[in-house]
Amino acid sequence: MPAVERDAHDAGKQSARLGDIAYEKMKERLIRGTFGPGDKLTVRALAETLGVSSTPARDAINRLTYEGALVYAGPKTVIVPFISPQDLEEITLMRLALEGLAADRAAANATSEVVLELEKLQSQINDALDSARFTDALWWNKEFHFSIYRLSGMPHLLTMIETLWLRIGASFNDLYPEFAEKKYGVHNHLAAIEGLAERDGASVRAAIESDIRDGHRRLKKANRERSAK
Amino acid sequence: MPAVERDAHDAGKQSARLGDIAYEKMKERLIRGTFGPGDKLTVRALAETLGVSSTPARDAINRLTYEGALVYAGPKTVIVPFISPQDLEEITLMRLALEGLAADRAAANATSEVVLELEKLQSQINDALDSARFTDALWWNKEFHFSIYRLSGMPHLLTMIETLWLRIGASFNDLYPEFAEKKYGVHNHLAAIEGLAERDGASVRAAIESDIRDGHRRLKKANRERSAK
DNA sequence: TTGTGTTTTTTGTTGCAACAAAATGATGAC
DNA sequence: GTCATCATTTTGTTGCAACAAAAAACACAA
Repeated sequence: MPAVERDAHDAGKQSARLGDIAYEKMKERLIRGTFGPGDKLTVRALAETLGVSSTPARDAINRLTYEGALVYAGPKTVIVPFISPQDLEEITLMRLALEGLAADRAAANATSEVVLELEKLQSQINDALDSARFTDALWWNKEFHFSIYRLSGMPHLLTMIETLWLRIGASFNDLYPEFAEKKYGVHNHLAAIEGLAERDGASVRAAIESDIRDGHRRLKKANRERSAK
Repeated sequence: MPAVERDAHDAGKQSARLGDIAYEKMKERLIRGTFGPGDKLTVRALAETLGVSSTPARDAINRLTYEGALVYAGPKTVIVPFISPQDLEEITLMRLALEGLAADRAAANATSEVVLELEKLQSQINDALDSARFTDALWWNKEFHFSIYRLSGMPHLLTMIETLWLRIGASFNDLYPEFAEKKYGVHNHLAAIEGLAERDGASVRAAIESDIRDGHRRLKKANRERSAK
């Protein structure tokens, strides 16, 4: 008789495992921009920082490495990755495919409550940009996107999209001051909200794809300017 | 019996880590259908099977769990997953998006050598089906698909597609005897080869998408029939 | 300054024992 | 038989020491 299938990582359950906690904390820091490309990570340092032994610290670093959020710079050296133009190109294409799908499928499950929540998130993005709190703007931007993707009701898809964000997250953060321009993305976000209100999958997809493309264009530009220095 | 071949992205890597070796072996077995849905995995059992200590065995099981190739059936119980209709639906949509992209981008890098290799792989699929060696047919089918996707030159994409195959792999294998029908997929595969020969990305994409959709349809049907018993 | 060979330190991995918690098996009441 | 309760066994996780290998620091020559 088959056992009842439970899903530990999906159910939003608080895992008591130290390794998972370490992983979540590191993920948060990577997204928040605590680290920059090239920063070196060691299991003993992380273990001490978190006050745990080396096993859970090692678990966290290994997992992040498997997911591409960290990379090997040598047999015994893991660092926050530098994103090459090719990497950025590839990941952008994958984001278009996956986030486009999520956006499309989100429309069917849109409610007026979600629309209100998204409008609130958008105003928080605007506020953050107005006061030059770029890290906050990036954070709310992420919340905005994932609030939409969550509507799709596709958990596998959601985790895959998240690992893509994690791969470029640190570089993104690193570039943001140059990357940010007032009103960036506002138009696309408003279009996405409108599409959701009308339950029009195709137009939500178009808005998100446009947002990703715009972001990619600016990121490439910022990267070029930085390299020139 | 088909030879064991490593994928392109880790072909050159001589990873001496026992945990990686354990992971690769388990991956191989899952794809090969050594396990069926519901089979329970334990670190001590795996450790003994492989003749290593619990640490690398645990590493392998944890990694497979993070990737979705194994799932928790309880706080201390990991099993080979049963794929629900919803899971299958979701993963199929993701496969269409990702493998469609890979197929599209493969066309630009197609060579006559690759076309020949694919024709050879297709004849091996046919041979295996003719002699009812379903596991082999499945194996060559995988080689066929990934030979195309490798052409895209997108390593991130390749590993993501692989994890998707791994998630449904065991169920796929489990159903295969009922799933297999002679000439299944031949038409789509030939269309893909033709598209590659003509460097026509759109038609390669269409062929692969059609193949995925056909497979999904048959898999759903087989699953229904089995549940009915 | 730059390169090169050498020494010292740091690092990830592995195996293993201890522990708490979960899974399993046994028992008994209804 | 069915279900609940208890005892036993099995399980994953954690911390830690040992080890080989890699990285960093150093010394010295050109």
